[in-house]
Amino acid sequence: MDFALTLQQEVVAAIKALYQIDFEANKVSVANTRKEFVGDYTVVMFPLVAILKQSPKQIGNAIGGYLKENSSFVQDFNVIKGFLNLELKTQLWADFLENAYANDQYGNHPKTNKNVLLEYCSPNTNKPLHLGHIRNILLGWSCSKILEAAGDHVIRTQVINDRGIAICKSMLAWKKFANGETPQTSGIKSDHFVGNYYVLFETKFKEEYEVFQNSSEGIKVYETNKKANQESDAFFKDYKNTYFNTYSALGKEAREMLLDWEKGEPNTIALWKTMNEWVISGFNETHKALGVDFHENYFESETYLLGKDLIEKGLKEGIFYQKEDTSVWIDLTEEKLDHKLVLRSDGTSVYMTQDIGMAHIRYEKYKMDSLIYVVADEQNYHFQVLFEILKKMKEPYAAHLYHLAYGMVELTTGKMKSREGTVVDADDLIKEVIQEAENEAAERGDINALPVEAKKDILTKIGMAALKYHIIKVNPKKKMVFDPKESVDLQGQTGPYIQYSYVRANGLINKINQENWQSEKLIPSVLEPQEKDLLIQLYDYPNIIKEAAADYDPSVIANFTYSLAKSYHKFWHDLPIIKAPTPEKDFRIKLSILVKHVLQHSMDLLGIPMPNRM
RNA sequence: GGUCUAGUAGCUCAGCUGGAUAGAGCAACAGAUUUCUAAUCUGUAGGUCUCAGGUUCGAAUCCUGACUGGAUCACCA
Repeated sequence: MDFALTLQQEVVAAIKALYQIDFEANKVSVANTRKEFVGDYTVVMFPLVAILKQSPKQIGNAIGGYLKENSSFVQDFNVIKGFLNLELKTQLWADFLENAYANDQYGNHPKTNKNVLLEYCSPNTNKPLHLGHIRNILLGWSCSKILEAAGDHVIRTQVINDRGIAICKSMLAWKKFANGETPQTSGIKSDHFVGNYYVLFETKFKEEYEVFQNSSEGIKVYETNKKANQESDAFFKDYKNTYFNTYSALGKEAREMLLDWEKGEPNTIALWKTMNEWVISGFNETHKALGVDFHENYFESETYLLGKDLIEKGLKEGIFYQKEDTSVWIDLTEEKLDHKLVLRSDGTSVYMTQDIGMAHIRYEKYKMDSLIYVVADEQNYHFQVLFEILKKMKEPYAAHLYHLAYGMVELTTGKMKSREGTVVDADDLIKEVIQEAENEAAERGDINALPVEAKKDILTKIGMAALKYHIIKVNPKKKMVFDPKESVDLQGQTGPYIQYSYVRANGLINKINQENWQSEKLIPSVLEPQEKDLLIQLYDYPNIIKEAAADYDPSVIANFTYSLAKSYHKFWHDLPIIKAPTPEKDFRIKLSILVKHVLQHSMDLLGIPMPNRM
């Protein structure tokens, strides 16, 4: 039973009885009543005015009066302007609470038998994870949890981009300059260790490039290739890639290393394996700190040749076409996209080819009904093209592809640019928020007496809640501005604020358990607005999950949870619970039990664990 | 230039499948604790919802156009 839907039908029945008119149910707008008015649900009268030729107030009073008399749902009503506010019978809310508070599955939907494969966090193995990855990881994880709560079966996967020129740069710098140093000997977290050599490569390359710019050869290149009136600095900025691929000695060595890797040269492969293991074990530590995992990792080194056979097949079927130079393309101009290359003229594959192949092998293994990619919105075009191609190839899951495109993370000082050293490192950030939680807790002193381990557990939960909530509360589609100072805030609309409301409920429940509280099933004669506010939100929760799942949008949950926590804080402040008289006490304890469950459940969907005290 | 996307309080964000007086948090100011933990609660102040048209009983929300910002448009990944 759904209150809003039932009311919708009852309004239709009332119109029929009062005016002998059939009115379509879906044209009756039923919404939660706004807080400043009395009532639970509100029906808008305006659409009826033209049809019934009466004032909204008259219609509202007529329908409200009819429902009060005839509906088993409606206790009372009021009409303000064109709005009919309906109050449900207290018994209905009491029944809802009675069922829900004892249901430890409240919020979880029945299984759908739908298999969803979700890909998130696709790092390169040449440097550690940063803030952008954190947004990706939190979104991917949370989405998977939300879909599970909505009843789907979710397979979480990651693609690790472990080959290519970038990792060769790290490898080369290590080989030339490390003198055998390792993460173990240096005591540096292993992914940072590899990242440092990537930076070192860039530094050495920059030095080399500067020498070139001042050499006679460099000056000659500038004079011959510059655009009109182009300054030397501007020219060489643009020329950097070309320099890397032509004159640069380091560039040449790195490219040779890539060729060696492709040939399978044993020493290169051995070094590549070692450095990738370092990076990946570092990633795993960060994933653990963030509380996320994957069912399967795909390594680009094992998948980058995939898809060629599918292109050949599609070529025969006429999905693709071949140019004179033997390169293979697809024409997507009818889909307003363009022509897109899928195989180079030398027969090698591109990124798109690989993605086509990977989607295919995933289907062979998992038979997923739906495939979701959590990737930044800079790749929107790529995924549009990929999805069109998969549709044309008639892949079975092609109708249920989704690119969860999230906006880039910017800093208050501007964009993050690895080259300019303005990237916020994931591990540093995690350390920082936990430290901030510790500072704050030390000042308060509430948990000072706890054993070290228990304290550490709580502080980690608080710090991570601050960081995660700050990121996940923003609508994924929008780019976000990240202010480190705000991310460690523990007051206001934050993760710790929500945790604290949970801790309050938890403390209360511990206390009544010690008193051996037993449910009395008595119903208060009147529900306070603070109680109603909680009930309406709690009642809504399963729908909120459906909505978040349908939109792939964790921020829906984040906003809901904050609102619930806020209402509980107010409830706590305004009304006695344990000290209330019997029917109220009983009711408010059950309310607290359900609030506690829903807070915990919804925060779990965001990947945020709750502390028992703080 | 083509395509996509965003613009709401000083700042960070909700609200966008059209409904009541556009909401939170932060920052500022003023208050509340003999009480189930004040990481809380209450109040004050802060708005041309970028602009101009249109549709509608009703527009922050839908449509059109402009302005501003972002992304993308490689035989890169």
